[in-house]
Amino acid sequence: MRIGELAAASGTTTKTLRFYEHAGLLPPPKRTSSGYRDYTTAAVARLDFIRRSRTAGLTLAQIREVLDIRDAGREPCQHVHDLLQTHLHDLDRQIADLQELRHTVAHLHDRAATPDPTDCDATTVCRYL
Amino acid sequence: MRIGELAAASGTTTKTLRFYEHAGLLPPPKRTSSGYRDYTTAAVARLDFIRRSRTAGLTLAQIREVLDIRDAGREPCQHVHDLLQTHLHDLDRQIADLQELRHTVAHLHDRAATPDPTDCDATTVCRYL
DNA sequence: CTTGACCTTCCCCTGCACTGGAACGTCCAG
DNA sequence: CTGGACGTTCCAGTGCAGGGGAAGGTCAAG
Repeated sequence: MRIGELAAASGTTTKTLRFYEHAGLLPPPKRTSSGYRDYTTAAVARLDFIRRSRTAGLTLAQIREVLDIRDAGREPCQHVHDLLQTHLHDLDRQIADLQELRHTVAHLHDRAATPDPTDCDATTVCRYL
Repeated sequence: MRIGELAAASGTTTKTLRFYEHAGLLPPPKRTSSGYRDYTTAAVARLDFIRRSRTAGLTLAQIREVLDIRDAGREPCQHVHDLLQTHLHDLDRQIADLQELRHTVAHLHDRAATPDPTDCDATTVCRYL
């Protein structure tokens, strides 16, 4: 299977596939006599895993950790569990930060609901921020 | 006032000040005979506005818009109000997206609570993702 | 035999907001 | 007069996940 076929089968691009190979997420495939990459169907499953992981918001570095464990012949399940737990905490913190920011911005927005430009002096630029 | 003093007075760095000047956020100040930047106290107020705007999560491009309006001699208050409204909607969308992602990840995490590695085959890498 | 689709490697570019460092000039205290 | 703290310009890199495009090789169809 050539790189274009794999890209179509996995819903990505040839650029991304070469990038993943360079980033250590995809093992370098065999080459045809003319130098073309020649993938097995295992690559489709691997790319599906990568896609699922990306959907879950994992970074390529985190995904590579999991793949490295699997490629070393071990079961990555426990590591995946830990990773998801950390990720969950990260998400909670991000959400809390954004909600706090939203609160601040909503307050500023209310204050600026009936702006009185004469109240804003040029040195302060705008008092509603 | 030299660049180091302004940096100290505004709680930032000389690197950032030169970067802001280059980015069009700070007007190029006068220079001393030896070529040193020589700021007035107005720069402190302007940097305070930039700091407040950054705290509200605005990008430098958005802040520059506001500054450009003020520098053109107009009152930026209405534009600030519109900007805050757009920003509020962006934040709502970001929060909603993150909450949806959190749901997905929480579900995956629960599924992986009692991982059974024998259930994971190598081609799938890990079924808990 | 040639056209066009596909493949190869290579390096640079994107957005965001800076940060690091090199190579050099200036200023003040001791 | 020398050392150190400050200033100057300019170039490059950071993290993230690729994308753009050049210059060339390969392959099947017409």
